[in-house]
Amino acid sequence: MPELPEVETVRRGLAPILENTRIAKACAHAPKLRVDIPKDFNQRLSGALVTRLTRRSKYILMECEDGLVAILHLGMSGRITIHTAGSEHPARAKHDHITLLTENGDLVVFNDARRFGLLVFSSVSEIDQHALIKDIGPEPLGNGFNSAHLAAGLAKRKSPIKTSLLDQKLVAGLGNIYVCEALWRVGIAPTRLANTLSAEEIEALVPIIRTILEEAIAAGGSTLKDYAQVSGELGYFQHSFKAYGREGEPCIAKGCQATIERIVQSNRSTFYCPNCQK
DNA sequence: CGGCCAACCTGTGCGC
DNA sequence: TGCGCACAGGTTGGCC
Repeated sequence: MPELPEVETVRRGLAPILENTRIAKACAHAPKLRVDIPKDFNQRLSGALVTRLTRRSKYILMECEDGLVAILHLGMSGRITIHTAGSEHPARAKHDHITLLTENGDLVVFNDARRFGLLVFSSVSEIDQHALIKDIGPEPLGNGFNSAHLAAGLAKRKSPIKTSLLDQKLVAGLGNIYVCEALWRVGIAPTRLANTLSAEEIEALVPIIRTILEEAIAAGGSTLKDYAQVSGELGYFQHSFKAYGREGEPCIAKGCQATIERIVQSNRSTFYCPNCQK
């Protein structure tokens, strides 16, 4: 789930709870996720004033007044749940690894069954040079992501376009689902080698990637409106994908009679329409 | 360096 | 009901 739109949805859900708010008590309950949680996690965040929540690619950055930045990644199975002040705060559940209790009495819980997520510290001044951040490509919704950048990046790649778009150095934030969706919508076969795409195809791909991500963020936003009334769980909203997960089902493109197929590329499933995507 | 694979973990769903 | 296997939205270290 957590590709750029889901991470952005989580960030937007957390922002009103955490920004300009002091953390009363921070607790890390697991020694490590993908990497070690800082030993001084509880000490450094308990009492800290959160000034901003931002996002870079699939990382959520929690900035504190003293310049500390907590870098959070949800991995494959990471979830954030908010239990607002006044609601019952449940006992810690299996795989609840990190909890933040705010001065207002809101409780933020990070749960990650597979522990592919991570939380590490950096600082405002060093964040851009942090090993996890520095090589990431442009944000797909920003000006740095354009057909010139994409064309230059694809020209030197001999791997399939599907695999190339998953490379975070080329463009930030795309994952398996939205790459499949973008290639379906633009009509490009996932197996095409990156350096064989025409200028026109690249030109078409850029706005399609943007649109798909923006639509997904909007869909997440629409579920955010009532998250507090429902479950408090952020980031796992219902989606109707056009290609992803639809193996054996009919392609829904107008006039297309073909069936969505699944192949494996670089050990990841790819879903595509063999008729629409050339 | 580019490209590919295995590995990191646990949970779920399916066929038998 | 239980067992074994395939597979899951991400990233990276190691190997050609």
